[in-house]
Amino acid sequence: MTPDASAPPAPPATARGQRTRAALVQAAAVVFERDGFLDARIVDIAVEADVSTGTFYTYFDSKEAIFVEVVDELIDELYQQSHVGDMAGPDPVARIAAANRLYIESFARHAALYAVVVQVASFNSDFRKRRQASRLAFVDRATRGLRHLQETGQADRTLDADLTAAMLCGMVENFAEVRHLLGQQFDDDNAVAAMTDIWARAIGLR
Amino acid sequence: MTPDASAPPAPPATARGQRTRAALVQAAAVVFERDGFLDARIVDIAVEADVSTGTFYTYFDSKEAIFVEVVDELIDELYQQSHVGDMAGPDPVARIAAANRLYIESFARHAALYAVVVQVASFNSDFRKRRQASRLAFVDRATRGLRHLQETGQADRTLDADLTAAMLCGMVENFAEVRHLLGQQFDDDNAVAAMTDIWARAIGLR
Amino acid sequence: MTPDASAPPAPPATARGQRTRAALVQAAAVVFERDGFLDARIVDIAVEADVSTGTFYTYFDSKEAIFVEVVDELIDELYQQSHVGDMAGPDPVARIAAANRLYIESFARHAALYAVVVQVASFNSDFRKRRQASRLAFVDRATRGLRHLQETGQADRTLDADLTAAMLCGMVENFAEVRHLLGQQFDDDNAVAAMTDIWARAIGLR
Amino acid sequence: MTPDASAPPAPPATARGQRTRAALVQAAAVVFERDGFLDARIVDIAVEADVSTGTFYTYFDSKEAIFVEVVDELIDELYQQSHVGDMAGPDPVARIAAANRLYIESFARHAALYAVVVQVASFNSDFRKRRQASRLAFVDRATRGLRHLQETGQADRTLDADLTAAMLCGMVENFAEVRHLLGQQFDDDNAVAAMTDIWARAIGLR
DNA sequence: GATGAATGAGTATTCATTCAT
DNA sequence: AATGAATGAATACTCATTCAT
Repeated sequence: MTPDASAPPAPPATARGQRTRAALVQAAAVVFERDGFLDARIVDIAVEADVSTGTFYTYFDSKEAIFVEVVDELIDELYQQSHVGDMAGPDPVARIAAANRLYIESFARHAALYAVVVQVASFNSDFRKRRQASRLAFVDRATRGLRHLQETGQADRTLDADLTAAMLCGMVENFAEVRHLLGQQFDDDNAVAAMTDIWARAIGLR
Repeated sequence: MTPDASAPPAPPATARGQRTRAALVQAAAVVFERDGFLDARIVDIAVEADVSTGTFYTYFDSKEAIFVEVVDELIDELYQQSHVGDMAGPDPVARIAAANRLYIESFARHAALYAVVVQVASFNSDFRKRRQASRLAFVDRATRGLRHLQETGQADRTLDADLTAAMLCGMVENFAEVRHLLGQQFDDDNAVAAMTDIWARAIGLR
Repeated sequence: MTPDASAPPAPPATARGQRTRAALVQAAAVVFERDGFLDARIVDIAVEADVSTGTFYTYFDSKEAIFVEVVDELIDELYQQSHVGDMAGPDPVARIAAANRLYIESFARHAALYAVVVQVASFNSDFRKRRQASRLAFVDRATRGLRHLQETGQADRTLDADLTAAMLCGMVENFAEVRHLLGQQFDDDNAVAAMTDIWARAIGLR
Repeated sequence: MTPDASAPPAPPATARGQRTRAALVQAAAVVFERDGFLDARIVDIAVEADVSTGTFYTYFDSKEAIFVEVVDELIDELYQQSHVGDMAGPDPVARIAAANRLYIESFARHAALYAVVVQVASFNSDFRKRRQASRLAFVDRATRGLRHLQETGQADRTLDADLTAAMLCGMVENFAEVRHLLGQQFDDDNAVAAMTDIWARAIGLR
């Protein structure tokens, strides 16, 4: 009946508690984005949320614990924002181009925070797994798209859809990282055109 | 006339000093690979090199300073080891496949240390630049290869060689990182085949 | 809007904090007096105040920062204690003698700590300025006294009051330092008589 | 027959050794004057003398040991340079003025190094004694001068020559220190005039 | 005598976390 | 729930001194 000594803090029971917790997550995003994970201090997050440091531990066990929530929100947004809907029309090349553009634009918006995810993944295996899981969601979506084109005879049926999607997604992901995390200058329109062209040729479109 | 107050330590004047310095660099590689950058302590490096901590500072100003040397050796090896020589024959597809295989094999051998480079690049802009410079060397080599194929009529002359090479290199690099840093399981033979196929189609080989 | 990154710690918000801070200043005076500035360690001050070393940094940025407070208290006391009030009567010579005696007695009481001020002033220009400012307060007081005697026709009106006061104060200060910091033996009664005699003759009393 | 384990190094037997030793003392003066005692490092002195650090210990046991020599040279120079010779003529006031002027000018020339003496005296009792001994030499000279004036009926015979000389010398010394170590601005001509006037009045000249 | 590499003791400082109020 | 004061472990770096060559 006694709870685990190391159990995470219970979710807030009151509306006031919920507000404080949300303020902390929001503040953490600001601080992590500004300072990175290593330089972010608990007290900075507390100050940004306008609460005392003690209050932080009412809701989170550690810096990692609050970072999980920040990252989950980020990953979710990235995934949602890069979804190609019906607006893009039926043309496969146009849809691929739109997907690439959306991904890169979304990545650009969240680059500062994504850099922190990369940082934490570099020394914390939990976040490495989390990052990998997030990647797979993109690859799965691309795989489904590719299979659909294969089934409808638009893409080369001899291709290994899993591997091909993984490779092409990796190309796009790598571009986004080099562009926005390493800071290499590119003309984004040309870049999207080039990666889309490669993608289309690779899957034998038409 | 007075040298910089913060000038790096002078290179060793004696053979004994040169041996000690080399032992430190060697030891640092072992410790960084084992513990990562953040968890590596100066004293660990000194112990591994069988010298006192004070001796470390006879040759290096900081952990970053010795890491530079470790990284430069690593980057150089990666570049050299992934060079496709004459042994690969004249067939472009075979040469591309060989290049990809060599790169991935070399990456695999140095993955643990390369992970540390990624880690440090995530919070240190000097190493970010260094990492980016190393990437560009690969892309340049690929660009030269592609231009050659274009000039000899084997590859599509309408392609932007710079952008295309950047994208395809990014694909390979991303694969290597996902495979060896994030730990996703792949069958390497199939993977090399898939990325080579994409590469060949993308540049319109034949 | 963000405060200085290197802003000094905020003053304590609670009574408990105020008690702790005051205990640290008190402990610092003891330790500085006992060990001098250079040999005083933060941990000694913390132990003397019965708190952990971390707590020291809750209230002060450095050994210098807490020394400022110790010195300011000391300087204030020295100045207050050497003030000649109405008790000394109206006779100028008696008043000068009283002032000199009070100064030297007060200096004697605080000699150990004053020695530390001299020490710190010898390598820290901030404290050098602070020491000099404290001196000027004494000289100013003496200058006002001398001017008053000049205006009432008791002292030679042709004297440069500023310079003369500076010189005579310097004589007294030097005596106190030689006596209590360098340790030369003097009969204090004779010494006070001698310096008072010089002072009186110098300003042409009567 | 075996020498004391802690005996100071023997004086150099060869001319080469004498040159090296002298170069070290000369270099030490430069470094102490530039950096102060605390910030002066043995290696700095060795570099300035153009020898290796090991060589330093061929001639001196410690930083203090070499500082002794630097200080002794300094004190000697100060004393010699402030000697009033026959050039000053027979007039007592003129001779006192000349002595004060010479002292202050000499002090000004050596102020930077003298500041280091004060610094070291603040934490090392050996140098405190040395400093005090140097002071006494000046006071003795002044005492002899005063006694001579008393014996020739030029100065008040009722004065305690020792005490009076100590006080007046202290006044001059204090002025020099405030002027050149604490950095207070003075017009030196007026200052010398003022202190000479005080001196003359104090001993009842004429 | 000279060299310069090697030594290693010694301490300020940070900050995640706890806990009394 | 909130506060904010208190804790204390953990580590980089300096430099006087030694000593093998």
